[in-house]
Amino acid sequence: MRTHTCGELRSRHLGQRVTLCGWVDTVRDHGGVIFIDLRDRYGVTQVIFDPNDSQQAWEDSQKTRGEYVIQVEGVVEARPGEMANAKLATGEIEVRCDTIQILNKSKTPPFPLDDKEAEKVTEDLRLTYRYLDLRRATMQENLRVRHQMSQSVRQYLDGADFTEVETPILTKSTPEGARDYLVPSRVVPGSFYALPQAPQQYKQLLMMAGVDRYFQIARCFRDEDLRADRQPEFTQIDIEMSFITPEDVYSLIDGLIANVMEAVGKGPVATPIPRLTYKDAMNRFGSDKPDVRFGMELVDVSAIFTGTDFKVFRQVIEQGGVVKAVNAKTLGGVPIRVMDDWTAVAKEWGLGGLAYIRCQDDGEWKSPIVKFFSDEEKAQLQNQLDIQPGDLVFFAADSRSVANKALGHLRLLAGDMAGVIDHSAFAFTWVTDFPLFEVGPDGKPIPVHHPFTASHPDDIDLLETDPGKMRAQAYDIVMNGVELGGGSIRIHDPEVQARIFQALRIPQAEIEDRFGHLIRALSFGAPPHGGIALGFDRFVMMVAGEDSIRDVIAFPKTQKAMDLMMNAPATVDAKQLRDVHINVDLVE
RNA sequence: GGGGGCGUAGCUCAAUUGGUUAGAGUCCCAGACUGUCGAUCUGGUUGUUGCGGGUUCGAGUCCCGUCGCUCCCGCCA
Repeated sequence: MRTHTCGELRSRHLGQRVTLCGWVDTVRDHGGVIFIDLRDRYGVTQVIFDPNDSQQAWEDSQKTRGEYVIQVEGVVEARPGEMANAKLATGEIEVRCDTIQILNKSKTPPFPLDDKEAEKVTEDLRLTYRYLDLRRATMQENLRVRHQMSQSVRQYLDGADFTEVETPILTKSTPEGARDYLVPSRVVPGSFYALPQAPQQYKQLLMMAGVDRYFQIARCFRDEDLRADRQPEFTQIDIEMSFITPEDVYSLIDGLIANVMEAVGKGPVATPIPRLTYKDAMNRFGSDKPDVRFGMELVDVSAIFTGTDFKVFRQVIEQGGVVKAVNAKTLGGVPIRVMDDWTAVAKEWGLGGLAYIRCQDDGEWKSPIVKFFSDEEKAQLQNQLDIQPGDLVFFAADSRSVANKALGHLRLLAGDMAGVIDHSAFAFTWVTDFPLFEVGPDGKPIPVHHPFTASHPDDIDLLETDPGKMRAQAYDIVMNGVELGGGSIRIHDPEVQARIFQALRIPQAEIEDRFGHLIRALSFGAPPHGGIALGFDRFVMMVAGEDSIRDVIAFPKTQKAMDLMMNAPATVDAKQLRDVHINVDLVE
């Protein structure tokens, strides 16, 4: 139907007779000559109708409206001198048309499809008419970026000798972890499949099957509440390898990321990607997903204040807590109102309050607390935090974990306000040596990652004595302060796996029921193995510069997990329910 | 489950302490115009103020409930 797309004509096509198809983007009717911007996913080309060329085509062109689908035929011409449009890739030419066919009319769209206007439109309207929203250039571009990234992942992993294997979507519920999406069985009344939260057990079983290097761009399902970076169905780059150490994972993923970023024109990425231990990440950045695009690191100033006259600090230290501080460079002039907001944030994260010093341009410290500091303490603070005129220093005095967490959040606010975050930068970091367990209030260990994670080889005998101290062979990859993915070396010894389940206080019968197949598989010569999964939607989101993964998913769900376009979920026929042996009884 | 924000014309928004007939831009419709590219000019149409109830002489505005969208906490092994 067409000889060219709307994005490809240039001066080298001058004089050629061409046929274009596309959507009417805008019409500019001058009474005589009519200009139409014709759009397809490749670009926009100006086509022109003149009554002197064809009375009929000119008249028909007047009938077009926005989003009409047309086919036009004409000759590529140079635009006269100053009429060239530098904003368009095709701006040096136009197509003088003598033929037009209206292939389809369009109702007036419910919202403007112009990129700048559409971004202000309420999102539910965009989602209801998603097929219109996707016509926009930025959405088209996002779909392209996503495609390029998945292609690049496949090409890279294929080159590294990986086999792509599909795993079941209808599988078994695993009560740990997130809530499952359930699918009733027709042939086994009263039984349910679960949609996979991740292909975790399948990929380990593939290692036991001798696949050696597996990957999948896998859809995963978790029935939990949504966020800007969380959907109930999402996509992971899922990877598993045999006979490896964490180093093998790091170097593989370093290469994968560098390759993908290069493929979308966001490279180069310096490799190896730097590493932080979990402990350092928490102590220096107050987060297990540190944003390393800027400094403002947390500094432990407890030593300065041991035995201080300032009661608040002294008591915390005496009780085994810490005093930590952040120098938010250049923010000394922030209004009190901001500090009130930040104090509220600090309280949300568990601090009693937020102490701070605003160092004025003349060097004077304005602060409700410095009057309690000795000259010696002030001098040491100045020295350790490098306090200069115009700086803002804020403090957290609490247990190490609360202080870290709270300052970690405040650090991000400060970095944002100071404008020191380079939003065009992509900063990756590995976080390594995660703890294996958190210890619950009842002393019960809870896996930080999942119960198949191998401990550090030196730590296994702490399992029965001090599980909270055990280090895992687990790692996360972090991008601009967002957790991009994580993984671990898995347990391949069935006896160790059984010991872990026991430590988790899972009853024997339950272990057999839920994990019997896995322990059995381990007992038939399971190779040492491990892997990682990367959140593909988040990765694309950040590369595309979007704030929500909904903008890089073709048909996303709302916060209530609804598809506004298809109107899903929905009720079904009574017969369908009978087939799957479901009796709906809505409770209050 | 909890906290915040939003909901007025197709779209984006305005509407004073609760006060007359709810406005603007844009879109849309009609007309004019032969070089525009956010075309321009003239004229015109468009309202269950999300929905339901209440207070009041009078509610877009206040109160209660409810629905939807969104951000966050919880949750997400």
